[in-house]
Amino acid sequence: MYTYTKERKAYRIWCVNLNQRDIAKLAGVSSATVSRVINNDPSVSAETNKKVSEVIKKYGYVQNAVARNLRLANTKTIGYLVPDISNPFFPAVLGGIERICNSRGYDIIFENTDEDEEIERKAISSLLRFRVDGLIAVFVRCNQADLQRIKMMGIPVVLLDRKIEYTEDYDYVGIDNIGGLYSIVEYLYKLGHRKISIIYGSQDITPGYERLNGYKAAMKKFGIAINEGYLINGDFTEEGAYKGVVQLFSNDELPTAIITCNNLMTMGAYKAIIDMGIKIPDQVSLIGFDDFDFATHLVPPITVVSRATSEMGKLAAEFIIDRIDGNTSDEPRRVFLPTKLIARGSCSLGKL
Amino acid sequence: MYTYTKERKAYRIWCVNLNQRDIAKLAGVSSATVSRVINNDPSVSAETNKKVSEVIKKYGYVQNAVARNLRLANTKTIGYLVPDISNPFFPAVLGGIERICNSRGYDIIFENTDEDEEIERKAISSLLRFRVDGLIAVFVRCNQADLQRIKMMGIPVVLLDRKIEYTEDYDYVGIDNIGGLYSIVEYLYKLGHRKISIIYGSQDITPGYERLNGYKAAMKKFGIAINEGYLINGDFTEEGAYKGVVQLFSNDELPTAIITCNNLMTMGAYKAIIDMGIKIPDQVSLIGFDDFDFATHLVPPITVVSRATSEMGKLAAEFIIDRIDGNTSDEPRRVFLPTKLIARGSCSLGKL
DNA sequence: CGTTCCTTTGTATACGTATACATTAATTGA
DNA sequence: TCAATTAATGTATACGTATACAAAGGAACG
Repeated sequence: MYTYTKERKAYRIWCVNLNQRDIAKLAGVSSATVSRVINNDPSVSAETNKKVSEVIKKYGYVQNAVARNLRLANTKTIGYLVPDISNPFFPAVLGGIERICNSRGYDIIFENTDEDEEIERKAISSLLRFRVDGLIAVFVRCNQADLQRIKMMGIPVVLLDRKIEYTEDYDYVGIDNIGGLYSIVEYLYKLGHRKISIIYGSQDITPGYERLNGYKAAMKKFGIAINEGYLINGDFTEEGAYKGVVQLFSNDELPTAIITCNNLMTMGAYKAIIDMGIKIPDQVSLIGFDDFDFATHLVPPITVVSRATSEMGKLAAEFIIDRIDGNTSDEPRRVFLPTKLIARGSCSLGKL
Repeated sequence: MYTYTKERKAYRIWCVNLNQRDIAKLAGVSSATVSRVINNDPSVSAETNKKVSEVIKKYGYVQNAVARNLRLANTKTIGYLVPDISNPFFPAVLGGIERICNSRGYDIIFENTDEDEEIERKAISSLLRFRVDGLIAVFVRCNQADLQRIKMMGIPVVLLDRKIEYTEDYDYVGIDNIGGLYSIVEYLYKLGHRKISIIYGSQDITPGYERLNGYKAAMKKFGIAINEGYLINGDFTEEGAYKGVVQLFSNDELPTAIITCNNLMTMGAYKAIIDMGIKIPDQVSLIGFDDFDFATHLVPPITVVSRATSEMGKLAAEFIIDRIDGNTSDEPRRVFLPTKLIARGSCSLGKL
């Protein structure tokens, strides 16, 4: 594999790629001058600049970012680590991240962990080896060892959506889950609902935990006793919610309203309700956390609490780039974006 | 910015990161030995291996992939270039790509072009500078200059979904659009429909072009004259399809069936039909290209032609990695996955 | 005309890695 | 017993870049 050539020594040839030395030779200048031209160094004379630029263009020279990154000790990349690409929330956030990164000259290295701790560790290792300049992460369960290592390497982290231990030490972009659930319960309460069920998600992650707790707190605030039978674990999945709703309706005491804690579960609950032949909103009201594309097209359109996903991505990207540039005080920046209740047609007056 | 220290010279310090030389010193061996341990070179003795491994672990050494990539002239990355991350098709494909890449040790650099040629050119440049080992691309309009440059650099390309000029020179993963439309028209024909309208997408890209042409070819095959008034440009968007359907129904001669050419347009058409108070499938039949989550739970459930999105990603990733490894003949591999008609409830017998 | 300063370009080098080649110690074989 | 072979490790170097420092030439100024 190690082959010497007369002019250039190569392990595996980068095909026909020219480097700055080649361009220098072709243009009759030194490689330093070529580098200066490429980096718009003002000390280069107009004449030289033109000469070199023409050679670069003529021969289609493409800068080698690998070497550049090694020399500069940065990579102009940020890592985006998500637990589940099939959840539309994450591509939506990616859209926002991408927009900011693109305008600031950063590229994105994408990692999906499939909610698996082992894969997550590998993904983090990979990102560290790559020397990403920053990391936007939705951790499954990032252990302290990994976190410590990231910190030691001086790589800034912005936590997204899910909180983890010591979240307060890091920049964070999330939403006001408690407030979101409060607005849902308030909305249902004012419509007259008292028998309010919630299909909640995994309690291991903060969105799951906070939303259920937000529900409980709001119920308490409005003086409604919590019926344990109305609390159903839907595991943040469509199937989980489907089964949960079927189970819910096998009980004697039926709820008049159902809250679902993410868009996948809203779909699952909707399907279950329709499949059981129950009418929304006449027989039961449905309200979901997270808006989704088809919510407006279902019959009836589904009332939801929405959050600004793309905005979350933009903020996270801005936070991380500010941190990379050192444009921030040491104090972690923590943002909790407000949610917004969008009333459509899936909630009706509850019987008092 | 250029600061010399006694032991190490650094431009900008990689924080506290140790390198192989540091580990070598700590373990009392040479840096070559450290490198050998890291790369599992069998020539290292068990004793040395253990000694070095312990130091690596103790000090949390993280390999620098930037330097490694420079030395090895590869990066173990592939670029994924898409025109519109907000279209659920692309994250769905990404899921498949990610799975294969993950198992084969490749990371993904993601680029979104927003259907903009200028952004696309920049994204391609960025990927080339990064020396991605391969590229999976859905080009907006990749010009020959860029394509030529990619080829010159020896970077293999797998085209996805959209074809471009000289597609036949590249590996390609797509679907059988012509066959998909044929099966739709055949299905409607056998139900007795003759007045068949199509809401088609952008003719600048092959999925738009081929689907419309597939419709025309199938219509001809079944001996149905094409009514120009039934051909509506819906621009592959929900709004476009909505307006298109409204326009369609402002004509005198109404169709008995409508074909939509992607899932967004299916939703738009559905909504328009519902909003106009027209009954599906009694007054008009609706059949869409591309399945989508809620197709089964609309009223009525929508009949569609589906394609295996995740499978497309897996195939593309396998193709590109095979190409990188040189495990393929020079002959381009071109796959057209079949589509599958899923009959639900949105098409009824047409009046003959 | 000599000194100083500025502009422009060149020379040399380090970033961290992997490995060819050199070297040493250990083992084998006749 | 000593040369030949093998095993294990060390030394030196190139990958392509950016830039500190050196150098050279010219302009400005007294």
